[in-house]
Amino acid sequence: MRQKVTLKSIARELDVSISTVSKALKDSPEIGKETKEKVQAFAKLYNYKPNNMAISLKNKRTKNIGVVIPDIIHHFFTTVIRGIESYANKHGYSVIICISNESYEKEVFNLEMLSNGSVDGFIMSLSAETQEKDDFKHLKEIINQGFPIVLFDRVTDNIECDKVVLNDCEISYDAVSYFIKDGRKNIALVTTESYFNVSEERAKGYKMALAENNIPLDQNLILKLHYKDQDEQEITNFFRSNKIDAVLCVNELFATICMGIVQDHGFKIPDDIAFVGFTDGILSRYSKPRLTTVAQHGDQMGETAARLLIDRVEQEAAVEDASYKTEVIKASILQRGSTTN
Amino acid sequence: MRQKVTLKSIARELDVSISTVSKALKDSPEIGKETKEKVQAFAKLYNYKPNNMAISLKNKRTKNIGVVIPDIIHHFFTTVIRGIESYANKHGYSVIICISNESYEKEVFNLEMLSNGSVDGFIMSLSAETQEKDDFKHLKEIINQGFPIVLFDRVTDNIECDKVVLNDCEISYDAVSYFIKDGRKNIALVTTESYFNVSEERAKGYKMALAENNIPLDQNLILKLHYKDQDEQEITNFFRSNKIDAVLCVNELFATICMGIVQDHGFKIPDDIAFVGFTDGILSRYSKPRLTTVAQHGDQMGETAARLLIDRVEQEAAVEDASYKTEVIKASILQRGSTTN
DNA sequence: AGAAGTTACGCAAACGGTTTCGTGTTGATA
DNA sequence: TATCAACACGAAACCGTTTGCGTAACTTCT
Repeated sequence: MRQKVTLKSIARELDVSISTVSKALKDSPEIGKETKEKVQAFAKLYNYKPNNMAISLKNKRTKNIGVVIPDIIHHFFTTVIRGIESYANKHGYSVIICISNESYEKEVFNLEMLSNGSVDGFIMSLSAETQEKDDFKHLKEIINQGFPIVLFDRVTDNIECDKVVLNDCEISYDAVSYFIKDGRKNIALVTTESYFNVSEERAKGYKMALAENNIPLDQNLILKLHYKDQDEQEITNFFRSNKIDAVLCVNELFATICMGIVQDHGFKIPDDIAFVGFTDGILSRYSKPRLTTVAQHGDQMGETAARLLIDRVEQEAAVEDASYKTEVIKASILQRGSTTN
Repeated sequence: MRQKVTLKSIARELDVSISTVSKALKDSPEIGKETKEKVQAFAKLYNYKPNNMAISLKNKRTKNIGVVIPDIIHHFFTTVIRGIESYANKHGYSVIICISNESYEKEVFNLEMLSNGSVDGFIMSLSAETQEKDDFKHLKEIINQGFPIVLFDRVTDNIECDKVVLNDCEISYDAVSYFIKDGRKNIALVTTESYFNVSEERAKGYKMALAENNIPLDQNLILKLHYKDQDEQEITNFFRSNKIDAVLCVNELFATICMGIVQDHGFKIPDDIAFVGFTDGILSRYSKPRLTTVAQHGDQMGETAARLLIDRVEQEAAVEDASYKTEVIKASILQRGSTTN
């Protein structure tokens, strides 16, 4: 690493004190016009940039925010990251992204790693394993250490902090109601294990819509797939042994897979079976037919999460205001070819 | 932020000096057994973690590596990130990811932001705009400041540094040769603007295979699409006005779109037209039919890039060894339904 | 018992900044 | 001419760690 230019080196060259240089660069009124110009010109010439670590150390603020997400494969999370980055950068913060890979261990490791002074706070979405184990001591530990946390999407009631969620229940209700208005009666739900809070919310909306329309809930019409390894045979059996004319899927991947399978069995979409998925990702946009899907507005969710976190960080215990907020992002349904419009 | 436990606070509580605490925690032989145990127990009890910023400042090494990539939507980049993260974490490094969003400005901004002492080096893939402008002063600037850089995938000959690339030319040659062996003669190439080095390499392989089999190159069979906004009408016209029985696409998105369009026009895949794409992402895996594609082994590419960078960082100018390496990752073709196997 | 060697620890500088406070120099005011 | 702001700048403490070196107390040897 080449010799970096520091306040000290500038001071030496210009034969002034370090504090003078520091103040001159900040345009402090304490410093005379000539000196200021001299210093600023020199700094510019040699491309001086203050050392972040030194500033962080001094201020006890890193201007970094840590983002820990389960995966980066799902389009939804990538859009959230964009939103976070956008808001954070605009406000002078950098984003450090860590991927828990749906693993509890890795999530703990990531938190440990970042909580040594690398970040001012965290934005997180829980890993599958964490939700399954229902174990949040690592989060509590971090909060205890005084770090603000914002949870988004995959959240839990067991942790008190700011949260950003989708109106999952409501939008599922809307989707299913829409199926019903379209004259469909045998509406299936393809979801994940129930420890995912979002899946549970979506299931709730599904059930509400059925109940409200006096359609009895048929457990046979609910298919639970593993979040990582989907068993195609199981899916095939599901559609073979049930009479189904509409399907709500909790993500676009499940929807895409199911659409492929039912089409292979000669069903027409949306005439025989209609599909609605979640996440407006590339799968939805380029599947055959295009998938009607719930846009989760990840960008907006990310921006909201970043705003909540940065607000929390900046008020720096001004008011140890324990009134945590939960902001709800309103999803919208994008009509495409997999439903009759 | 709650009062953090520091060396100083431990020293105060235990009535020893700061240096004693520091040494005790490092198991230094300078410190007596009892004192060591006392300090270590206390530190453990209060969950002491050394402040990263202070260490970075002291050591002039951050143990962070900066990753600047054009996008996070493309599956390929997400796998590379995984590879980088995996290798880096294993070697005690954290990864800071920034997204240039294919923008030159943002790329410059990201480099600026991270080069203030936040990272020890960079792993990058060039943004589309940067490649289009063919302007690399920001990279040169960073290198001048003494930062090691590793470029991957989207690289340039104008910058001297370590690089990791795919054998794009070769694998394209293989793919096209395969088409030819399969009896196909009218082989199209669907690619991007030519300022993408990877597209150029792939085009080169395409042309080589044709030449070697005495198939005249027909410029009409080469379709250039914009990397962000694809004009479906243009694609439709392309396939309508040319007799085509095989298509090599430089990414999976183009392939998926094209497959959708030709199928809408009644062509059977792979019987009438065969497709090979690049990137083994979800689109390839769940398109109809499944797309035969070039697996770029992003994980491996990421690991390689991380290894090159960390090696470079750790030898810390030991030898100002200017012999930059370019490592080539061998792609492989995954046979799926879009080609006759 | 005095010299020499160990042992166990503390002091202080350094990393690169920020910021408070003190001070020498000016010019204006009484 | 003595007094006093205003101005322009420097000294030094501090953020949390690391580390070379100094040294008091205790052992050991002769």
